[in-house]
Amino acid sequence: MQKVRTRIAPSPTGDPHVGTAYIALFNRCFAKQNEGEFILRIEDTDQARSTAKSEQDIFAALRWLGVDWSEGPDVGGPFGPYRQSQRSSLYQEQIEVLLDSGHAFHCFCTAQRLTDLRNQQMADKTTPGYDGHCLHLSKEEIAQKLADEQEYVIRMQVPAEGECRFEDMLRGEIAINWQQIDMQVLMKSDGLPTYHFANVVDDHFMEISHVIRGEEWINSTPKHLLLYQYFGWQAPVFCHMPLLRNPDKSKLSKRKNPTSINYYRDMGYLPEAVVNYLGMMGWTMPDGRELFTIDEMTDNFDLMRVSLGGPVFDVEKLDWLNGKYIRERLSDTQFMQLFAQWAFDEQKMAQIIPLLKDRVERFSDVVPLAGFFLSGLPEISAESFVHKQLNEEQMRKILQFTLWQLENGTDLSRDAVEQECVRLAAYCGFKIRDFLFPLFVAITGKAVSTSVIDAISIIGIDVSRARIRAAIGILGGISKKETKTLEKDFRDFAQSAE
RNA sequence: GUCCCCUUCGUCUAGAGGCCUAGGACACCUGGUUUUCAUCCAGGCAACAGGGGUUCGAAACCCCUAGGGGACGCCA
Repeated sequence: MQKVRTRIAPSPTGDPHVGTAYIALFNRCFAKQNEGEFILRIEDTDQARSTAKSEQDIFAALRWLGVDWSEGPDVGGPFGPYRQSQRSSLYQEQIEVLLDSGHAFHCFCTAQRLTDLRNQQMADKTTPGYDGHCLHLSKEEIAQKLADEQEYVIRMQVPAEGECRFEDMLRGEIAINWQQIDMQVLMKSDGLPTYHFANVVDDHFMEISHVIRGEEWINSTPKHLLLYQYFGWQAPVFCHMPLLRNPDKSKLSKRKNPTSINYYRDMGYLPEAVVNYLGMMGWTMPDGRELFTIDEMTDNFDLMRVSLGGPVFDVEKLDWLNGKYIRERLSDTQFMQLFAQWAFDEQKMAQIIPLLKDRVERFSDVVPLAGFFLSGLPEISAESFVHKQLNEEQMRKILQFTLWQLENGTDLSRDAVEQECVRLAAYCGFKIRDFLFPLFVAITGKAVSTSVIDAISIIGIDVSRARIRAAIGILGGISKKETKTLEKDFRDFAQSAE
């Protein structure tokens, strides 16, 4: 029997996501349970959005949770490199194979033509997709266009009719009509492969036996299967997991729920509790135990026990579980050490101390002044926001604009945050001191405190976001209508900056 | 809009045709322990989406409807 090899293939384009950890956890349990390997591959074919920092954060976050891998960009392995940006020559070679066999073709269509086409199809209420415009270009025409250095992509051929049937480990047979499948771009005009292409090529050469991934991929599985067929390769077994959900059942998103693993770390959750919680999303121990370690999960794992309804990520239950871990699984000494590690992180303290030194007369002043650095959400109410110049609506706007601006920028240094706040204040027509007031209350819990700009920079985007959002809620929340107005206004601001 | 997936308490789930007057956990409520609170303990509330079949028997199998979600990018 073929050796079981599974993988997690995150793209390093943002915060380490709990959904990534969730899928990684199940892949790892399945592989280990079958005495196979679990590998990590970085899918960084999106040049514009991939960052080294994000990649590092993903490594750190998964390691923090104890979801480790036996092959990957950082640890190496026999099937490397494990970063797609370093495998370009392989994709070039493989695309030639498809070009030669006629399963792929050059497409010189402009972005504008494709946009018009899509709009037209939408208006006609037909399935949007490529119309095959470049399909019938002759060899000479193609050679001429290439010689002229016209921009092009390479697309895959797709059967015009019939349907693709495949077996999903959990869902049984799934049938999708080929007419639903677009002539997917395989190689982008920047010469890099798209996910669909790189993923199939890599899974093959890395000898991945089981692809366990989110259910969002079901509809593109036919494309992948078709590629395996074109290449004459054995396709892996597919298994589509349910998606983690927001409380309103939509796909988990940071607008509605904290999704960054860093948030849970920064809020003082234990990694054992977080990973345990993820393990009970769609899965239960055979004996019904709710508290289990990742090793216990691995030992008792059975992929077939996964239930398919999309589980709502319920922070309240996670809180309970985390409390249980703290109470039952931590000795006093461990508690002391872990808490100290969490609270007195040296890098963090080095930033905080200078802010405090000028303002304290005794050490006993420190906690009242700086306690907000360690608390989750400050204890504030509507009264905390009473202000002479600003009403609630204005404060909601300030908070929301600041949040959007913080999320836009990648730079959360104190100077960058300050600059953004000054610009926003000017745009909104507020004095900076008035502008900062709601931020002081939201972030530090008080109108008077150490620099709120430094605080945001130190606390980080994840916890800052949670606090700002909580504050907006206390201020009455933002209605759908208000959101629209604000979004428009914010776009104007963003444009004015350019 | 088209296609695909899903559907047991508010939430996470048990349930592989009779063991189901549907079990556990979170949340919530009540009571007990505790100088307060929390913990802990005891109890309570609360669900098979609807309709048709199949079957001696259906939460489980099939079909239809409804609801939810996802996909439809030179993002992954």
